[in-house]
Amino acid sequence: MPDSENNAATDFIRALIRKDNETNRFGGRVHTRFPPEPNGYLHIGHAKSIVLNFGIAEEFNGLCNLRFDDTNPSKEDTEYIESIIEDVHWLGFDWGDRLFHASDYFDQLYEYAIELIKMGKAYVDDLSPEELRQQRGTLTEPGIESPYRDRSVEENLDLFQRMRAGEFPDGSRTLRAKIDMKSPNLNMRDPVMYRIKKESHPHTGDKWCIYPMYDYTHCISDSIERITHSICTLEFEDHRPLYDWFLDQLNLYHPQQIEFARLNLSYTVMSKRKLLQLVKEGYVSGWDDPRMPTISGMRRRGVTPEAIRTFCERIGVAKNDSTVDIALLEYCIREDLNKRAPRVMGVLDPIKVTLTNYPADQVEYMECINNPEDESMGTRLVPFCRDLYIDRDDFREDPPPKYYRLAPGREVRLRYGYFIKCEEVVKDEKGEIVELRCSYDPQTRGGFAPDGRKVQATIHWVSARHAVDAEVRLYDRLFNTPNPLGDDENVPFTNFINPNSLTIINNCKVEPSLASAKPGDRFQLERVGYFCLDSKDSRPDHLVLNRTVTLKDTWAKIEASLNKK
RNA sequence: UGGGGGUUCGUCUAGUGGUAGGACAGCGGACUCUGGAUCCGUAUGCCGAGGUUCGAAUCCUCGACCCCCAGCCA
Repeated sequence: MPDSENNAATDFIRALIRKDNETNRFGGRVHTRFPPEPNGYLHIGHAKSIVLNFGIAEEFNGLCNLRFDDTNPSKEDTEYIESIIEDVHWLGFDWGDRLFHASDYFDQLYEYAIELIKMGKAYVDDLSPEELRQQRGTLTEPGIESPYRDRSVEENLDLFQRMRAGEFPDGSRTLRAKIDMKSPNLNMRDPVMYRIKKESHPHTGDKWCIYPMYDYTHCISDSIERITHSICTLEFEDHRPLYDWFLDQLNLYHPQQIEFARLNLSYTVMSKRKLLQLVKEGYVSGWDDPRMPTISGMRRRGVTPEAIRTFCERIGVAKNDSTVDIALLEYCIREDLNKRAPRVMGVLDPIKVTLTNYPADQVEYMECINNPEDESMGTRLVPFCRDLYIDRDDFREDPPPKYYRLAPGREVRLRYGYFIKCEEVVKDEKGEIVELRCSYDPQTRGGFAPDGRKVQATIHWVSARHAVDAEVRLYDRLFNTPNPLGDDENVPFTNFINPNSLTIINNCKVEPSLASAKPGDRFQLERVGYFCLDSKDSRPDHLVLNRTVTLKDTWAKIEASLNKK
C-alpha cells in the first residue's frame, strides 16, 4: 500500500538516504543545507527546497545549515541576505548556529587553488572572455587547449598571487582547472575557477579582488561543512563530475549530491531574473507585492507558513519536469485558513438596507460565532440596527434561475440577524439602486424561525451606523494564462500579465471589531474570502485589507455555466 | 547529428514482476444560519513498437518526444 500523504514521505531522495543509513555510509549522519545566492528574494520554488532540506534533517534527526552562496559580489546584496534569513525563519525553520557563507571559506579555497596549481592541475589563463568562449568548442565539437595551458607551476603561482594582489585588470586573466578540453561534458573543459573582480563584497568587504566561481566553491563548501546529502536541482546534474574531480584531486570528503526537479507553478513565473524584471519595470510594487510568488509577497498577502509547508509536502519530489496547478496552492491556503481564521462580516460593495418596521433608535448586539471550525475561538457581539449595508451582489432585481439571495418580495436570512423581506427598491435618477426597503420578522432573532420556515439564503451585513470604512485590495492571479512563458520566445511574458490582478475598492464597510485588528491579522470575511490587514499600508484610521484568496464560490460556477448557455 | 536527465489520469505524485492508488482540478449528489466547511459518488492515465514471462508501468531491444549544458552567473 502506498503511504498516504500524511505519512512519512517516500520520495526517491528519502529512499536514498535510508539506504545510506542502512549501509552506514555516513555513519548514520544526515546533514543537509539550503544554499541560496543572495541575489533576490526567496520564492515558493525555494520553499520547496527549504522544506525538503530542513524537513529531511528533522525527519532523520540530522542537521540543516543555511549557507549563502555569495561568490559573485556584482549581483549580491545585504538586503537579500536579510530577507532570506527572515523568510526561512518565518517558514518555521532554524539553523541554530550554523549560518554560513561560502565567503567564509575564501581563504581555504585560495589555499586549495594553490595546491591544485602546485599539482599542475590548475593554470592562469590570459585569454579574454571572448577568446575563451571561442575556444571552448561547441556541443558537438571539442574545445581548443589554451596557449597558456602549459605554463610552469612557478609562473602560475606567481601570476595567481599577483591576480590576488590586484596587479591585473578585471577580466584580463582567470585561474582555470586543467581537465580536458575534449570532454563531451562542457563543464569539464578547463572550467574557470577564479576571476578578477575589483569589487567589494557584502561579507568580506575589500579583502579580495579575485572571486571563486560557483562550481569550484560549492562542492568544497559542502565538503567543508561535512554535508552528507547535497540536494540540488536538475540542471546541476552534469556538474557532478566536476565536483567529484575537484574533491578527488584535493582528496576531500565527498557528500552525495542528489538532484530533483525545480518547482514550476501555473499562472506565475518563478525565475529570479523575471521576478526582478517585474519589480524593476514596475509591474508590481516590489518583491513583497502580494501578487508575487515570493515568500515575502505571499506573507504580505496573508498566506500562512503552514499552508506553504503543506503545499510543498503535498507536491512531492521527483525528477520529472513539472508544473503544479496553482489551484493546489490555493486549496492549501484555504484549508489552513479555514481552520484558524476568525470570521467577521464585511461588505465590499455596499447597498443600503433600511428595515422599515425596526425601531429607529434601537441597537441590538448579535452573538456571532468566531469560527465554526473551532469552538474555542468563542463568540463576539456585533451591533445591529435599522440601517444596514449588504453586498450589492447579494441582491438581484431580476434574479436568474438558481439565484437564491435577496430579490423583490423574497425573504432571506441576515446571518446571526433576522429574516428580512425586500419590499421596495429605491433608485436614483440614473436608475441605479440606492436603497432596499425591507421588513424584518421580529420572531426570527438570531436567524432562527420559530415556525420552522426555511429561507433559501443567508447573507452577510454590517450596521451602517457602526461600520468601519476600509480599503480592500482584491488580488488575483498575476498572469491570465497557465504558462506565461508560452511557446514563442519572442513574445515577452509580460504580455500575459493579468490586468485585473489587483482591484482596489475604497468604500467597503466592515464590522466594528476590525477597528482593533493589527497589521498582518488574518480573517475570513464570511461568504467572501480570506483577508489580512496589509502590513505596510493599513492604519487604524484607514484599514487596508488584502484578499488572500476567495472562498470556493459555487454560485460563480453556476453563473458561469448559465452564461455559457 | 556530443553529453546529462526525463516520459503513469487535465495537473502533481505512488507503484520497483502479481487487481494502476492518492491529491488537486472536473462532474454529480447529500448536508448546511457562510452557495463556506464537511461527506459521498463518478469519469479520465502507464510515450510507441517489439520481446522475455503464467503474468510487465516495472525486465530487455529499438524508436519517438521533452528538459538541461557552449557565463570570467548560480
